[in-house]
Amino acid sequence: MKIASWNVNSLRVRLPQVLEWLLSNPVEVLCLQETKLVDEDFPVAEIEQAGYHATYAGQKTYNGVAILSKPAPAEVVTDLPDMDDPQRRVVAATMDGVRVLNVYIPNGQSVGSDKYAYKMRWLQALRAYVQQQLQSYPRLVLLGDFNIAPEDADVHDPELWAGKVLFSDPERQAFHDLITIGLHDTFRKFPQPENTFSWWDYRAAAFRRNLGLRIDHILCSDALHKLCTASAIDKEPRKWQRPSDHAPAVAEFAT
DNA sequence: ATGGCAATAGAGTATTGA
Repeated sequence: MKIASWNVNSLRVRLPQVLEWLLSNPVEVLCLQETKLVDEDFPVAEIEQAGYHATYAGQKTYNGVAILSKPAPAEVVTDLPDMDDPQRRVVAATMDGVRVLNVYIPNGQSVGSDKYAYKMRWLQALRAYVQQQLQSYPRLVLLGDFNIAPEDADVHDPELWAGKVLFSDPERQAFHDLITIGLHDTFRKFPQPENTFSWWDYRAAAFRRNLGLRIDHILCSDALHKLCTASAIDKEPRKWQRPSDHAPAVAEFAT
């Protein structure tokens, strides 16, 4: 089973690119973030035409997540149990015995801001939820836009980013706390090219200069980690006309 | 030191992202 994650920064704008990408990357499951669409506007027909079920939780202007899957989704959840949150940042479903938790973790804006406090609260609620879900689903994937670069190797200039949002110690600790409950970063199971990132600022020709961060992740449980045969980031769509600022991450499991 | 780009809402410019 191939599972991918892609922050598309508006599905309205990026739908043609999603369909194009799926043609050459026919993954079983594609998780999207920042769809920025209310549910009534979700392009169900186009997605079904491409051979995928669509499971989504959207809102106006901001956030919004979706799971596109060839297998039918079951046991759909769109909220963290401990978080009374109007922002649509979670969609979970089970496909072929694999529990998939697709998350768009808050950005945090700047260290010390209200949005940063919200991000840290959100991460705590997520950890509790994942811990609970692991009891029921030994085959679990937690993936999405984490808005956290966990290690120095995930940042083009760790000194420049030290202490800044996306790379501050509390955020990195929260990422590590997710790992310690029994998850693995699939990307690090395999040798990777140096300076591999998943996000590049639109400004200052950041992509051309490869000034990026790796903030989009595919984590999985012990049972799936043993079955993980590949994990990579596909930079190709970032080179296309009018791209998302994020590139897709893809992992393969021998399920 | 700051803004730089893009998307959205909505009608000039503010907000958010990361």
